[in-house]
Amino acid sequence: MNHAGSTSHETKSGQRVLAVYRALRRAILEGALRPSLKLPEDSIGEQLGVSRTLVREAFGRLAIEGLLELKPNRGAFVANPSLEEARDVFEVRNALERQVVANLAGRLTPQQIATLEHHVKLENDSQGRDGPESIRLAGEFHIVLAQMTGNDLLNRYVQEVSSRCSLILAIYGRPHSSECAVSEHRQLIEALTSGDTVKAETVMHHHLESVANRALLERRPKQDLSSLLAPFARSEGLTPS
Amino acid sequence: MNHAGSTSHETKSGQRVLAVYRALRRAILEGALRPSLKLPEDSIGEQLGVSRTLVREAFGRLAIEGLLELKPNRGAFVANPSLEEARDVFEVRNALERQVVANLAGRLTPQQIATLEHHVKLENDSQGRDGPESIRLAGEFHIVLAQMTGNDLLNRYVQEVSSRCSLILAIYGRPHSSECAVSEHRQLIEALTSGDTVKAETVMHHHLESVANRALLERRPKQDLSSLLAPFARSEGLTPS
DNA sequence: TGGGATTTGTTCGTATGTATT
DNA sequence: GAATACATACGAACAAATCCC
Repeated sequence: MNHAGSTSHETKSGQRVLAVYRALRRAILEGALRPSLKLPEDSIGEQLGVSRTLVREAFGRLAIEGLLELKPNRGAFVANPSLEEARDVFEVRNALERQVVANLAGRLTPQQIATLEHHVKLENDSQGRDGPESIRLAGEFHIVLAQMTGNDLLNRYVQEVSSRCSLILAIYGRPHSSECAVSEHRQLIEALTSGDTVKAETVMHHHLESVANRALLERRPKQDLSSLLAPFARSEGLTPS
Repeated sequence: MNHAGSTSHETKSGQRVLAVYRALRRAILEGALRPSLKLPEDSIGEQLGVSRTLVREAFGRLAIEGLLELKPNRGAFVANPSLEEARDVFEVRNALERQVVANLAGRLTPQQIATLEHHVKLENDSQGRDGPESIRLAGEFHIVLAQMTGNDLLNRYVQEVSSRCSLILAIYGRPHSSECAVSEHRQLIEALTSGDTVKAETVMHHHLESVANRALLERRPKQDLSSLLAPFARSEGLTPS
């Protein structure tokens, strides 16, 4: 009936936008689509086998999450957050996750504790081999925590800032910068289980601070030649992409 | 050229989605569109002189902000947050604004202090006459504070939760529930100016707590006749609007 | 500077899915 | 339970703006 048979199974209507959104999200967070890269609606839609309408809608969500930058009449570009924006994101993340632990301290069920400990074990196992798996798990830990609060809004915000942080780490972080994270996660579980709210908040704060420091201080930006060169190009009358 | 000349001045293209978004946002927050009211894309678009595409896009943003609920294949409805959701919102708001004051304490410029004091004066003046003006100003105070941090993400989140809180107050709050807010705002400015971070955080916490309490504890839901009557109407074979 | 090509912004028609009688 | 009616989801074509040569 139609020419683009790429959609398998004739999925239930209304889910395809989400599929596009998730595909792009993964592609960005895993670095397949590099920062500042332009994403034309047409080619993306063609690539994914959907029309521009859906691509545009997915773009909207990704822009709100800060993974894409939408310039009016110019198109969509993969976000390339500055160092200052990166610091802002970590500041907000800190505020949100502080609330998460305040909410959870002393209230974790045995089942939840088991879930968290299982997750940390997975982190530990994947630590040896580098690659995105380890980074993904380290980030997921925080998302699992947020989900356990049962506060949907808090959960959504944490998920958003986590996405942004992943992108930031992809830009500014070094390949395997999650080495000590596992032990810090263990400390956090212990503090939460003991019910000491203040200690849990402190541990979380230090943990996020160290993550931010590893990402933002130890390394200079990698692979942002474009933004580095932009001022020079402009002063020469050139127009950087 | 077209039949619906409602858009004045032939506004620059690309801004019309924002116009739709803002119009609906105001209409909801000012109570013109009551909670649980259904908003068909078609009639809204007709009313505003735009096509369903733009309406749909605006709906998406409003849904993300929690002002609209988008039920798949059912349509868009003005959000009608439950008491539990309301508490969740206030919890997140507390976490965010705590960060705002932590960011601002002792760092306000004289000009910023003047701006804040001017704002409080406006609040005080409008306090006598009831009406939405007073409520709007009280909410704006917090938004102004967030803007002063210079943290765009924090600013956006505070704006979002403020919107949600406005809706919650419209549902659960009593008409002029912002009476003591002015003095609390004055205390906050003083604490911020003195540079005592802990005290500023404490004041903000108490302030938000009292706002939440005034909204969520002292009153039962008002003006949700529609949802109250819905079961009865349905059992009588009627279709509530 | 100007014109053509490309891309976005928008509209509208059709198909599909859900609720109702 | 089937058919009707309605509303959304989607996609293709049109119009406008931008970019590039």
